[in-house]
Amino acid sequence: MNKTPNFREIRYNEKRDKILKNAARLFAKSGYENVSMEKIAAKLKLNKATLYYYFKSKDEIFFMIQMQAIEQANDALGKVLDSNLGPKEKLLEAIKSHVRIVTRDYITGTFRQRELILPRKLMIKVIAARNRFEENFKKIVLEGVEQGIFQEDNWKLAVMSILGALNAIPRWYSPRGKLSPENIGETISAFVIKGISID
Amino acid sequence: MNKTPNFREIRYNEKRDKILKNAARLFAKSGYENVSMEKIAAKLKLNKATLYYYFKSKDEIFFMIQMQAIEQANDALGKVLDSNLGPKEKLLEAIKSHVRIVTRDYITGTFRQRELILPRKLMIKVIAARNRFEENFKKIVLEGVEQGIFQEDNWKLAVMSILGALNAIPRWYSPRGKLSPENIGETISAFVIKGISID
Amino acid sequence: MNKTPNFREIRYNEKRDKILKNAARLFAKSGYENVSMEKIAAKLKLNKATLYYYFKSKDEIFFMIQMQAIEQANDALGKVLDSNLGPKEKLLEAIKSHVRIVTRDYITGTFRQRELILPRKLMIKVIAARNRFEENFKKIVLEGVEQGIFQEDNWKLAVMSILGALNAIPRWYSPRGKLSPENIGETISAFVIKGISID
Amino acid sequence: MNKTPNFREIRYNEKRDKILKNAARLFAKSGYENVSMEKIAAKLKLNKATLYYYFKSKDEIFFMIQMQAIEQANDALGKVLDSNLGPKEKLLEAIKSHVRIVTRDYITGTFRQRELILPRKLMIKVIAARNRFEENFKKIVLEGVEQGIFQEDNWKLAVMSILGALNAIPRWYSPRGKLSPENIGETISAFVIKGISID
DNA sequence: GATGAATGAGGCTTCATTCAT
DNA sequence: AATGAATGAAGCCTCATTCAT
Repeated sequence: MNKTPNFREIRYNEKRDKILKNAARLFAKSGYENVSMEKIAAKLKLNKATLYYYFKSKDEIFFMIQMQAIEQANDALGKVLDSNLGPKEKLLEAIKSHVRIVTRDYITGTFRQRELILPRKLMIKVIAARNRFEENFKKIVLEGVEQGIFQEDNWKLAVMSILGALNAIPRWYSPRGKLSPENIGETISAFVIKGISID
Repeated sequence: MNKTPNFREIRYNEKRDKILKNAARLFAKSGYENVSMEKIAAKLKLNKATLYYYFKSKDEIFFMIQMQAIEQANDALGKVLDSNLGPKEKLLEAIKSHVRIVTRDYITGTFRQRELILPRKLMIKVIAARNRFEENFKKIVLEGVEQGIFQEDNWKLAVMSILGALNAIPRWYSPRGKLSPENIGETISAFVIKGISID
Repeated sequence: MNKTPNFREIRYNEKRDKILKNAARLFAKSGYENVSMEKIAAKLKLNKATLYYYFKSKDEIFFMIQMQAIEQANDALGKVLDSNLGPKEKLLEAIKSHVRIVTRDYITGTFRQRELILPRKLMIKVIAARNRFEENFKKIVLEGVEQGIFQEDNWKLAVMSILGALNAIPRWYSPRGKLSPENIGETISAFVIKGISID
Repeated sequence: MNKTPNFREIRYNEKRDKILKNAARLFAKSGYENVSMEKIAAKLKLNKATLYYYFKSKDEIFFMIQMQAIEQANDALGKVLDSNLGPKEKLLEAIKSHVRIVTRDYITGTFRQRELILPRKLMIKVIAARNRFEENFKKIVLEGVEQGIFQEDNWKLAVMSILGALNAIPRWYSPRGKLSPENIGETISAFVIKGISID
């Protein structure tokens, strides 16, 4: 019934998001293990203990960050998948939208295999979400394969390579560089599509 | 006559290598911060303190691993670069040899940006070595560009993407999978070369 | 209204002082290097880690102890210096007050050259404070020299010897001995003043 | 019978002495606990383990250093005590010879209460030797007291103060300073004798 | 809602010492 | 006579987490 969240809840959720975003930035810069709860709290001018009012544990914070990022990627991918575009256009859009996500500072560095650290239960969820993402990405390429547009041989390996290239972007990308995320996405798409197309 | 000192030195170096290889495997599996000196020692059935007879610190162990891996890659790349092959063949060989290195279990996981952890002095060396590697890789592609074989536009971005794809291999590669490092290298080469060639 | 935060601060400072006093006693008895954080914590029935809530490091604890002791001595000396007494009376008072400080159990053993251990930055501060103390002590004697009451020759060496004798007191002093700090101070003063006076 | 030590023994003893002297210098500079066996060995270009060929333990090294220093002081004092000099001259000589010992670099820092560290058995010996020294020193002053030359009141406290002053010399003495050990001894003697004499 | 205080666990490192050679 | 290799013990410190207020 009570669908409109009350003031308290809104405030609470806003604060949670704020914590997540800041923690994400720190994790991205220094790595999960090198960011203490103390540091996160300091960045937010909060007391360390306060973080535990909003999150059960450091793990949970990390988990949330991972999930948010993957889900954003998934959502974007879902829209592309549901569109009427042809395989090449879909792939272009998928790559562009993923580059956009991956170059956001508070997400940078998230798409690595760091979920290892998490307690099994959470880890499974992260992996599941990431697999969903990869499956969707594969679907796009598969459509192209089935329509005789993309090469059939080892197309899965192609997908893994594409994702590898995209997830590596944060390692060299700089928001102050010459290339915008838009440019990057388009350029990589061009290479990729040429690389896997028939002809 | 004087065989003993030599013998000693050999033994010493063998042990050092053994420690490095084992530590590398552990780091690859769990991440630097999640592998304690205790664990490394346990794996080698050594006392924790013994590790400090062979290495000054945990940092130094990590540094050595990084450097060894990068230098191996550099050596392999150097040979390709010096060969008489044409650009496409060189790129093929470069990719194949890098895949070979990157799929070795005790190197797995090394080509990430984990050097952040290191004390500045060591970090600089690692970064320098990695830059040397990337420069050499770029040279190969540049030759192709200059000979009108590879596309000129954004060829550096292409190189970064190739390296991203290659360094991501350890994340999904399994020695028990269908694809051998050889296969993987050849397949990726094919995509890549098609993707960046003119025509 | 706002009494609580003040209360908290008081509590905090009291605890800090309590830790310092206890640590000082231990250091005095066994020497800095032979007192572990564990031992300090045990004496206070605290967890080792709690010490780090109040102090950044063992160094800092030692530094604080040193500084407190020297500053107390400096304060006492300052009052003497500012008084209207003649040189002999000033010297008497200076010695008496320093003996009083030096015979306190929780200060015992502090006026040695143990600041060597400290990180340079802290060491400099301790040395500066101690120099200030010595300079003030010298001023007292110098006044006497200038008024033709104390001998001029090597008066600085005389001061170093006096301080040497005073700072050595903790090595043989026992609160259960026949001599009170008061007695000791007066007696040493008598010797000293006779020793350095003209006539 | 075999009183002339053979070559082996001579060599052995020379090396022992060399180790002691070097260790003493290091201890004097940095304090017992801050000098590792490693460091001592390094200074002598020996292997750490070799030290254990010459000494049972680090404790023993320290013990020997302490004993040597105290015994040297005792020997010098003994000669003064046995001489035909009057009390004032004896005290002068005693002080001068002690200053000479105390300003030797490899002894510096030895006459502090650092014997605390030693195992009880060794500690007792050091304390006994030092007590012997102090007793002899007291005898000199006592002679003066009995002959009506030095003040009777609290003469023991006077002795402790003198020793305090003398043992503190290493804390401020520099071989490159203006005052030679000879000067220092004479000057302090003058103050002291004036201070404790009757008249 | 928020936080000061406290703690158990664990990590890196140093060190005196031993022992086989 | 000397040393390379190894180790147990201990030390300093950090951290995620808890809990009373």
